[in-house]
Amino acid sequence: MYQNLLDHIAKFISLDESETQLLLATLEFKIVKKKENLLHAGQICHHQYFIAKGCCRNFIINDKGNEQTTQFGIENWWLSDFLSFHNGSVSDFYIQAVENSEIIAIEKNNMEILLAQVPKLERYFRLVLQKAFGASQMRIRYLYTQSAEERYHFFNDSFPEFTQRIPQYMLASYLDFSPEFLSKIRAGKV
Amino acid sequence: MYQNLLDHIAKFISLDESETQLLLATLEFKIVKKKENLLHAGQICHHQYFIAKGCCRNFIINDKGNEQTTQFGIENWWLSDFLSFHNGSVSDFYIQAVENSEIIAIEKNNMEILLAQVPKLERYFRLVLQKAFGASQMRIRYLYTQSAEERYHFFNDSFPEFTQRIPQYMLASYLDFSPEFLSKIRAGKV
DNA sequence: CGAAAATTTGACATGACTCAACTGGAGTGG
DNA sequence: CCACTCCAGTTGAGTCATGTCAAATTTTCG
Repeated sequence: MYQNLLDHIAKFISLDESETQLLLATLEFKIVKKKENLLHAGQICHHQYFIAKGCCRNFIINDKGNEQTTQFGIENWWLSDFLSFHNGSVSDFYIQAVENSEIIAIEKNNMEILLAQVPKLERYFRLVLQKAFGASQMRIRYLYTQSAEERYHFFNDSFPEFTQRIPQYMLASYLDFSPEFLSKIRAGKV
Repeated sequence: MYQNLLDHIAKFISLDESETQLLLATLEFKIVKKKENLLHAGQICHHQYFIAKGCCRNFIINDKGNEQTTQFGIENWWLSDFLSFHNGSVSDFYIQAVENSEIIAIEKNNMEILLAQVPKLERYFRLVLQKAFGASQMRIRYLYTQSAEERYHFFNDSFPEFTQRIPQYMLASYLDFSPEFLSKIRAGKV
């Protein structure tokens, strides 16, 4: 149940038996169905979510009432609204299952207690965030320098299997253009 | 010289005298002149840079040969190419002083040694990254939902003093539109 | 003071959006 | 298991936000 996470942690630090037990006692396992929300806009985000299996996304509802996907997560990624989590502010984000998924959640207060007991885990989370923030810098870089069509082809070439897993309208909003436009790119009509 | 950073760290964790000494022995102090680079595209980013005084930015050179600012940092912010730093890949970014600045740099290998000696600092860096990543999520969110004009007014209202400190062409590229367009927004001609 | 850099302005061009209509496929209930 | 619905995807026409380019003007700084 928690093995994927333990494996992921083991890539960065090693925990002994008692540390692992403390960790496991803190985690919550959750099965979520496709379209089910882990976080709803208007709530405070109290958790970080590790995707053990499946696929989830962050999105907001924009002024026109459309869903705007800002982030995808698949196996071995952490998703959260880190600003809301960090300072307890109300979130504008939804976190939603794109597929039926298995989630490992950690609650903020429990996480703090755990980190006090097992300080090594600070390192794990630091390294995970360092990598995620680096990826976010690249993401912004590509949003800035590529045209809509280039972004599609780049994404498609980089994650060919993933493109198959998600509906086009989610991908279009993630790549920051309209679903109609994605349809035209695919048809070669642009 | 290092006081700003010590104050910043003290907001998150407390260090005793010997820990502080180990930290100070690891840091490098740097004065950089306006336009001087801390990192040059094509290099590997071996440092994280804390801005003690002044203002710096990350930028890349795009296909058309124009500078594209992807991030600003002022007092009490850390700048780096975190992906290059994390996995030793070659960076596409420049990190450059926008004003004459005072920088505290920490080198990756030395940082690892320090973190082994003073594990508490893992927590400091984790919290800094958590906040930075949260800010990055908001940034992406606004890039997605606001028009060019809205982005300008929002930025201006959020950081009125800061707008005065930086040239318009840098702000335009940061907000992802052309300098001419920024000029027209300011003139009310749009 | 002079040269180089930054900003402004206007004319024109275009990438991507909107809207509306149509098509196709997946899920559901009778 | 068929028929119906509904949601996702497609297509085309028209529009608009923002870009490009070039020239004029202002500011900065050595």
